Amino acid sequence: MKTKAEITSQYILEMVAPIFNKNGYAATSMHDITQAVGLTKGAIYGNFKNKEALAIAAFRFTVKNLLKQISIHLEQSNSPIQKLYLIVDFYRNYYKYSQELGGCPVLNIGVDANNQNTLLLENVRQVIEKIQDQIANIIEDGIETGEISTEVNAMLFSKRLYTLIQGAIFMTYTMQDELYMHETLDQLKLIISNELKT
Amino acid sequence: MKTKAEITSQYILEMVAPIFNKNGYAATSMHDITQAVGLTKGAIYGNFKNKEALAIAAFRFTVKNLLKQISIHLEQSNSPIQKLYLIVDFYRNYYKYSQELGGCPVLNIGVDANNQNTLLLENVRQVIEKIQDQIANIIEDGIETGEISTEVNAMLFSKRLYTLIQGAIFMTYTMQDELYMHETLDQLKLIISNELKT
DNA sequence: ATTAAAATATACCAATTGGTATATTTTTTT
DNA sequence: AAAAAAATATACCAATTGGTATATTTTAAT
Repeated sequence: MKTKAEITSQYILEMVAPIFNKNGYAATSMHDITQAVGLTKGAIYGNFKNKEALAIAAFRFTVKNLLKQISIHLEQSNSPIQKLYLIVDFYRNYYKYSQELGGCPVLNIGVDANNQNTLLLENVRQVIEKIQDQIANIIEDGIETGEISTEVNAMLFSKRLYTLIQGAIFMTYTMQDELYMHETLDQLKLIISNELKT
Repeated sequence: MKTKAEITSQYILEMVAPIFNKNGYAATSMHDITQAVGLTKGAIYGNFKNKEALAIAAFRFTVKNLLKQISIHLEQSNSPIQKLYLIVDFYRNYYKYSQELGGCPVLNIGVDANNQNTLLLENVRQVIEKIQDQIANIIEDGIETGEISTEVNAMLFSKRLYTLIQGAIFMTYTMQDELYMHETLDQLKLIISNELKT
């Protein structure tokens, strides 16, 4: 059974994560947080050591859910190539989806934490590496099953793919125009079908 | 002849711009600024209305210099296609160059200002549109001179190109790994030679 | 050189910052 | 139900925040 503190901690993260994600670390005050959560500082500091620990926990919370969503989405197929298309498909709705999170956590916290918060930045890096590893694993599966050419460098392709998507996310959010995302994903589909086939 | 205030304003922007760019708006205090500039609040507020106006002026200052550098770099050729290659070439050294600016101003301020500072965000958008227009103009010149296929949608290609580059910048900075930039630029060269030729 | 004007420094302000010690309330265990 | 433990609220802290009124200094015009 979950303890009271666990439930409260979870609830705090739910309320706080989008705020940190939207405003950034420095622009989010502990007062903003108590207001959004509806609890006092006593409750917040009882559950989290300090602002930094809270921000890190909030980032991890958001990412955990995001990765879960992607994971569920990829269950629709067992074919590695199809899984890559499903990733592209997932990001079709990402602008809308990520707005509920307060924007893309990887982009927002990545830029925000750079030069500002080493621990937070380290967490962002780990997430990026994890995602890239997962995509690379899918590609390697495809190479093993013969679906994907042995000529393909899995990790390099994965990094290219993720770089493309992050560029699209930045442009889509900054210009508030989904064209950037859609065009990027259209290109990505072409790249997958042109460069991976055996 | 330049007035004292103009010289001082210029000097303040030189010292302040990298700080805002590195730390973001909220994480930069007026105290940070007076320290970096070596002047007191009286001097700062005598030359700039408030923190926001200073941040905007600093962003514009950085971007003005950046665009100038790109413009100079593109003078190396008159051929539109070659100019596109020169843009790619410019971004080969961008990681190093932009570190002196405190990072990429478009990326950093773009993400920082989103949901935080409407005026600052509007300035970022204008810069992005200006750059995209300039690239699109180069492509259209190429179409007119017959160097580039009439099938090419200049604006769309320009947006694709800039989206690719911004993605590379984000990944390069966040992962502190220039591989992302280099790989992206290599791809970009292929795209230019494959998709634009008549 | 004197004066007017412009630029900068100083000293201050109320409000907000992250954080804490302690009191109170709520849960859990017995 | 009573006692112990855990969780939350309250009231406070020193430090910092952006900004300003005014005094002083520096620059430019006469």
